[in-house]
Amino acid sequence: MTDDETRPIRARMAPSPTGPLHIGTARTSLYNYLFARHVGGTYVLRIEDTDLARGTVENEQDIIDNLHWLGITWDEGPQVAGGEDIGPFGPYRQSHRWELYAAEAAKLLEDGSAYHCWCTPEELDEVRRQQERNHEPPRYNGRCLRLTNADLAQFEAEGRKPAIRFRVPPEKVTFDDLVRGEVEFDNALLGDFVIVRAGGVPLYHFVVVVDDEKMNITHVIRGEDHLSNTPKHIALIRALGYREPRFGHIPLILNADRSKMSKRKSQTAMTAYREQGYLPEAMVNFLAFLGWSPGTEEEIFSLDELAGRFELGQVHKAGAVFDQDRLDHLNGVYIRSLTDEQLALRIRPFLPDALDDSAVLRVVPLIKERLVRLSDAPELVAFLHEPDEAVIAGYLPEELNAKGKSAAETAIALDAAAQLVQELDDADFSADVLEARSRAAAEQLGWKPGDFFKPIRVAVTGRSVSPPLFSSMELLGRDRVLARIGAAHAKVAGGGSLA
RNA sequence: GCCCCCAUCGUCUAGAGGCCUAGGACGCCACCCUUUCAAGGUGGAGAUCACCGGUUCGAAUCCGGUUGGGGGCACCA
Repeated sequence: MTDDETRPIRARMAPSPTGPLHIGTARTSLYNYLFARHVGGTYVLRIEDTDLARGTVENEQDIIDNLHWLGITWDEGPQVAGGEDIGPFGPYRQSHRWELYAAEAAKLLEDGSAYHCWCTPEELDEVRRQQERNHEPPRYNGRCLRLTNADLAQFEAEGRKPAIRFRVPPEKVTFDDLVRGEVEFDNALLGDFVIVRAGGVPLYHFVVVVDDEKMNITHVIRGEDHLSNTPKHIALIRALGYREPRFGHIPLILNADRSKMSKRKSQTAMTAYREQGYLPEAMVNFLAFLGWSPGTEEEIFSLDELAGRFELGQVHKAGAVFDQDRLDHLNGVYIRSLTDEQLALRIRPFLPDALDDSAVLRVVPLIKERLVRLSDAPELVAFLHEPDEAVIAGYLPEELNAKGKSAAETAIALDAAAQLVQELDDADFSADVLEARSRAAAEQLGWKPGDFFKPIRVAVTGRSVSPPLFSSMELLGRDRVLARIGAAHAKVAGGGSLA
């Protein structure tokens, strides 16, 4: 009945495909993964798809893809949605294990640990409402425990199908939680709960217990929201004569208002973060520190380093707010740690085809330290591939003016800029030369360099905030720079021509 | 309502009786660097360690209570 400590360690993650991979599920999966890898145990993926109404294969695909994206791998389980299972304890999808659950439920029925319940959802609702009115705890009233043969005959005549309800032994249950220590519950306060629906579909509390036993799971690490479900599971484990695994309940990830992180108040789908250009390394690092720390002041860790350091004993008990500012910061750190070649590869999918691979590689150094997310890249490089007309149409004439400068003065500056560009042949058209000439021109004009660069920046990139100006000009090429400066001049001078 | 869990700067956290006049990071504010924005550098504000009692020569650290927050009580997972 109790866990024999000599069993080889096996941990698992058990996502439900009722939605795409949730941040919280990802973090729980990560902790399980880190735990299993740290102790050299086996890591299992089991798909909890008993909710036929809400589960989809698309979600299963999303979960598997995003787990892989994070770099999390498992030793047993489906590697691809709908694909072959790997491992000796399969199938690893609950929807493929129904005979097993039926057999286990039959055992419970046989020895009286469970019984048929003929109550309809409407009847149960009514009872619950009644209990609420009387300020009683909302739990099953045990009606079907005391059925007469006549009742039974009538239900059958009505064509009702029974659910199977587990008879919870009214006893105190204690367990030693891996993160919280000794926890005690009184199961006398629990109502008997349904383990198999009318119609034969088994429910979560039951299948999770059956599968953890049959898959030889020794360590159940899950969110704190399951803490008060654990005594139910232990009661089931005992009734079925199973071995009791160790339980560890990790703190919840919270919305800004400290409630359990939800779709309603936060972005919870991992895919969304991925699409916004968060790096999996940053996400993993960030998630790991939501409820755990190595006990030092170090904070940048790869997945492998995390696995080397991770201890369940260092996991916190209190929930942690998901702080996107911190994620953003970490993402920037990871982006900047990439080589230009690596970053070019990662950014490629975020950029339009109009930019070829070599152009991407050339802009990367200009935007690297300006990126928070990869999806920031298109805006930063837009000046490169946007048609000149679009760039020119993108700003108002007065945006060209440096602070305190009039349109007339701006026209003069633009004029000087056009001239200096014209004087350069293609071979000389480099950032260094451009900068030297521009500074000289500014001095000649008696302008501060920054003031002189402002109209050029807007003219050339269409924006007052851009990557470094002269490198941008070099990338753009002499002709396009000239065209854009000319157009800007026309705009500010109301159609007047360049000198 | 009942049961359970939790409680260090706004946020993530260090801290496992004296090293703490509580450290780091994010964010915020200044300044420096600087062609914009970033990045980087330096500095700053920010926590009577929820509160109240106890134990102790000594408590953020141990104990009790209070308050506050969260989670769970489905024929969802």
